[in-house]
Amino acid sequence: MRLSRAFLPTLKEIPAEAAIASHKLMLRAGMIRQTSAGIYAWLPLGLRVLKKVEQIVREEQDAAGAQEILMPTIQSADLWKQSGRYDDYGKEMLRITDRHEREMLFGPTNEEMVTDIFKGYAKSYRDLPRNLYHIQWKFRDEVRPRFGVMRGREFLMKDAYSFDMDVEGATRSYRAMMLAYMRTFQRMGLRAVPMRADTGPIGGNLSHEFIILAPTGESTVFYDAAFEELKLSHADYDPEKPEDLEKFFNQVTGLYAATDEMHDEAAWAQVPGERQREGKGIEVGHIFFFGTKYSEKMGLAVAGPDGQPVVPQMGSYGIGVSRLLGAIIEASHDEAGIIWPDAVAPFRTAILNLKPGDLAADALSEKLYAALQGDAVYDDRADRAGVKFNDADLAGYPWQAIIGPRGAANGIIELKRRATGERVEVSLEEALHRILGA
RNA sequence: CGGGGCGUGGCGCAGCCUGGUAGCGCAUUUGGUUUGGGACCAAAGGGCCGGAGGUUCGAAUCCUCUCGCCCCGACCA
Repeated sequence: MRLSRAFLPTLKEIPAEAAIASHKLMLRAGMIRQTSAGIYAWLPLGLRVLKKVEQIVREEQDAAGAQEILMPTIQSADLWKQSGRYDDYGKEMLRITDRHEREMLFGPTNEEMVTDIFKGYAKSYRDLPRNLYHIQWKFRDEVRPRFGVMRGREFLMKDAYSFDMDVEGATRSYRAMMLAYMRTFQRMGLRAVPMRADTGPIGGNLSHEFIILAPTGESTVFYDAAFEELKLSHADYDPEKPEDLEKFFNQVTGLYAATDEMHDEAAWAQVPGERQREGKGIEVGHIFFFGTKYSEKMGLAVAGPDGQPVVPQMGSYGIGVSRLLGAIIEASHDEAGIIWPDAVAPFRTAILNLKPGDLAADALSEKLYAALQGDAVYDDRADRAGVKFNDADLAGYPWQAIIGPRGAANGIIELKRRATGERVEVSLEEALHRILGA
């Protein structure tokens, strides 16, 4: 993308409405624009990151055997009356009346709907197990939205729902999701710690929340340093193998991790001192096993091998996709701006042509831009160098290829790594090698 | 939902107390000089002062109501 033609409005001044780093930076970098309290429009740069995060989530869900569907944002109140949650959910739920005076709502979650859909087709134990997920906008009418996309009212969420014949099967589904979650966050360059959690209004008796370690997080967490070394390659753990899942689950849940309100000093003392870590965290995911709570209420049952009806065991698994952007920035930024992990960066490289119009600088910039095949922003604006440096630092592209008349005359590109500030002077070939090889 | 605060050009703010032709910085446009870390000079454009009532000769300013947004707390992917 050429910045001379891009819709990428960066702000020099900090918008008064933002209180935390990620919110300020997303506004300043031109990623989002607030349209109402807790509701945001996504601008080109923000949308690119959102889609990258979404895609990583999708790939790991698919790899775990879940199947993607897409359910609507608007639901009928009838479904929620069946489960009893229409009254329970309270004012958090945005209720809508259509022209025929029918009660509708903007979905805050989809347990009822997915159970109802599944019920229409699953008739036999052969139709289980299944895991269905979708990535869709949700709306929860928070009393007090804040922190930008970290706690918006409208937010993009991945929610998966598993259906199993028995508790044993449901346990495997639960563990497969936990593994997928750890891989998902790992791929985004994040350090995630699963913690046993309250089940809240969704209900059930087994639940973990996933906390991203970030210095500016809301809650204090205590965890075993072993989480920092966890390697979760597909080679080590195959989600298709129950024994692998069990090994993984035991390993992860065997390690100490707790938020401050669940902190247990006695258990904490068992963790060797050199492995004790204390930090701040942001919740980005939550998984629940809740048994037959919804399958029963929604009348879902399939025929077992003996012909007798069986009510499936269910779980649900959420990831706050849009919230993750805020969490990533909270975990990875500095005074100058965002520092995107490579996997989710809107563009891998920013090409800073310090003097558009200079023949050598133009030629070298164009050559590099073409070679990077779209995964680069090309700052060809007629601005001063400082503006380009600051904008590139702010938007947080992992690499900056700085091209000025001096170096360009000799075919030299100054390559800067955003995360470390390290700069090297290299040839075009070497620059490509470093950028694409990383 | 309780408590507090703020709405004035795209952004950040002053003006309000003590009513009298709406201002500053940034951004934008034009011209010139600049050109490796958010340049300088000159000129220009851009405002139903959140909205509705009221008081007054006169309201951004005072009064009433209303809408929006932010912050602290309780709740949450």
